[in-house]
Amino acid sequence: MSSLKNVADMAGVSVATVSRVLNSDDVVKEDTKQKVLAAIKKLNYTPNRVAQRLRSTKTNSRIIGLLIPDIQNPFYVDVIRGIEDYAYAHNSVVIIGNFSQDEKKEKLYIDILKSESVDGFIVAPSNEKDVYIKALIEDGFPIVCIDRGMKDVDVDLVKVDNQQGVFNAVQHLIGLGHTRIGHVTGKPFLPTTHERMAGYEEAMKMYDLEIDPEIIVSSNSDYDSGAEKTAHLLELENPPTAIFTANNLITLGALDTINRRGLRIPEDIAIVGFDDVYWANSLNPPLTAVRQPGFEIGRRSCELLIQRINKPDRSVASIILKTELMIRKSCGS
Amino acid sequence: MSSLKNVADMAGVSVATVSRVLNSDDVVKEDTKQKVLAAIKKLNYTPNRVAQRLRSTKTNSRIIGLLIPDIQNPFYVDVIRGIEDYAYAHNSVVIIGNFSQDEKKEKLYIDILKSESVDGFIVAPSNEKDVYIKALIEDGFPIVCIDRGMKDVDVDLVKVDNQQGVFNAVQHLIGLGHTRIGHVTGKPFLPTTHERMAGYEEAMKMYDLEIDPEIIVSSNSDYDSGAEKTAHLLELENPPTAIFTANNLITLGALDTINRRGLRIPEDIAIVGFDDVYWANSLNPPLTAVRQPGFEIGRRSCELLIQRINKPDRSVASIILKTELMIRKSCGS
DNA sequence: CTGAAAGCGCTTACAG
DNA sequence: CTGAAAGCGCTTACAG
Repeated sequence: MSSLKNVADMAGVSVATVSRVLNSDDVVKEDTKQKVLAAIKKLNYTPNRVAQRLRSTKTNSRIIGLLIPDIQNPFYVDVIRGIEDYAYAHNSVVIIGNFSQDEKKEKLYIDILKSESVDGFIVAPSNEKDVYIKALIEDGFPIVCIDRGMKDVDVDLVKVDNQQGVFNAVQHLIGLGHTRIGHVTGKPFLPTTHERMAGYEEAMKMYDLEIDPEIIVSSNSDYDSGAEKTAHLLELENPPTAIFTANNLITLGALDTINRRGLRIPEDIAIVGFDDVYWANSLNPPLTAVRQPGFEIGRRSCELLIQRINKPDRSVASIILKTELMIRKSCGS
Repeated sequence: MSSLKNVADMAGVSVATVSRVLNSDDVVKEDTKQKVLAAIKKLNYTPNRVAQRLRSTKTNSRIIGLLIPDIQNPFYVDVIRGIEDYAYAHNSVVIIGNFSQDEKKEKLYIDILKSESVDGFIVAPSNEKDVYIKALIEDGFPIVCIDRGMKDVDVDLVKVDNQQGVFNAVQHLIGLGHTRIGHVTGKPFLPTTHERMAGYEEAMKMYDLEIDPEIIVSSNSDYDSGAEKTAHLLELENPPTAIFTANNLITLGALDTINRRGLRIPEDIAIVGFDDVYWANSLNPPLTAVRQPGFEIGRRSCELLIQRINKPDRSVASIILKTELMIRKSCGS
């Protein structure tokens, strides 16, 4: 691959000049600019991004580090698509670190990404006081959080109104006549878990329904524990007639359990889940779900990050997106 | 972040010496080595990968470019996980380019990744004679293909025995008494489409069943066209009693159509799909499917790539993995 | 308006 | 066994 030097030689100018036209420094005389452009074209030259990155931070070919808790979760896939979409349109590129909820892996990725000189990070912190992320922020790295914020630290954040989303879902269930509504929550220490819980309680209270701790069970936010906790709920002496599941993995697990037991949805048990999936209509019956705009979350977070990189001292922003209740057939009609 | 120079100063040696202990060049005297190590530890030093990459190709912190046709396809998500898993364990990192079957985007990603000096590429070529990939191979870049090979070029490849996989699935259907078996194929120009077709034909012929072109329809390999083509099949005057769908997106689309029409699976229509998903048991009924070991495909491809990077002239390898028919409930019993 | 030169953080012949 | 120096491909003050 050809270098600046090659272009300079061919155009009969210095590398400095070539660099200037590349970075559209408009001091360059039109005439020489054309010569350089011609040489670039002829040599099919593209700047070496590694050298650019080593030299300076003021490029617009950014490299973005993405720390994702679980790439198998379709919600994060949507987020990734959104980030990638925005990054791509802005001449940037993303390195993915999928840390599988493993703090050690998270730490190592942070180190690697730092030494790759990423221009900034987009992360879903593994918990509210994630020390590694906190350190990153305090070190002044450009960061935006998605899905979950941080405690005691100001940081850009893009997420969804969880409480409102769950409120709508539970209200929907209540409107359909359910009064005993189970809740399989996510991991106890996640902010989203609390917010979703709050939405559940808000709805139950508003309609004067009993909040029975027996039918509120916390899961590990994954498929297996979703299946297991649902089984638990179903085996209760006085089981719920409807279940709210706090994320898509839990929902899928719950469906597994319900199918395995030959229960009919919604006749025997109704279900609404947090997180929609693009194949919700492929389920039988089609799943009613709280849709998070994952793609949009991704795009916005990437936009915020690039802003932050360009202007490190702009004030911290929180973007709260709305959810949408996708009413299909899993709750009755 | 501290640099080689800082370490050298603190240890009272030259940067060359520090570099040597970093790259475990064993000429360094044990004594000075210890001093350097101590300084490294004290300063919490990690080498700057960007500088390393600019300087030399003989590092073992690789950066791998991944060109993926569609990150929303769960099969590729598994592949990505496998790649990431192997890369992570080998001090390497992956940059994802999700080109969404768009050749222009594919081309641009290739250029970007080249100028990021990636050490090699893992790609699922958009077709057998993908010119950009071909050019890359001819330029001598380390490359391994996944899922689909290339025509007229020797290249490392890891994929699955598609024909055998489909043969098993169709044979299963036949064993259950089906004789009129529809087939929604993938995109016409993909190698996998042909191989899967061959498996279908092989099975039909072996059992002396009619291969009726009317019930073999080609789709665009995605959800929507899977839904649409299945509708077409179902509306035929003499519709099939069972359908084989050639990938997971098509399968999901087919399920959507079947549900929408209120048809029962497998009583009204049986279905087997290529590609398994981890939530197959969440479907109602649980889906019978041909499982590709996506994670394994990812791991092996990354292993192959790193081998190739280290030894550019080792002979070309093809790894063909086995599929597994996951018999659940969507075909009858 | 343009060039010569320093430097980003490394690695690696070349001397000694 | 160790250091001084060149160089990877760029950008950017500093002169002119």
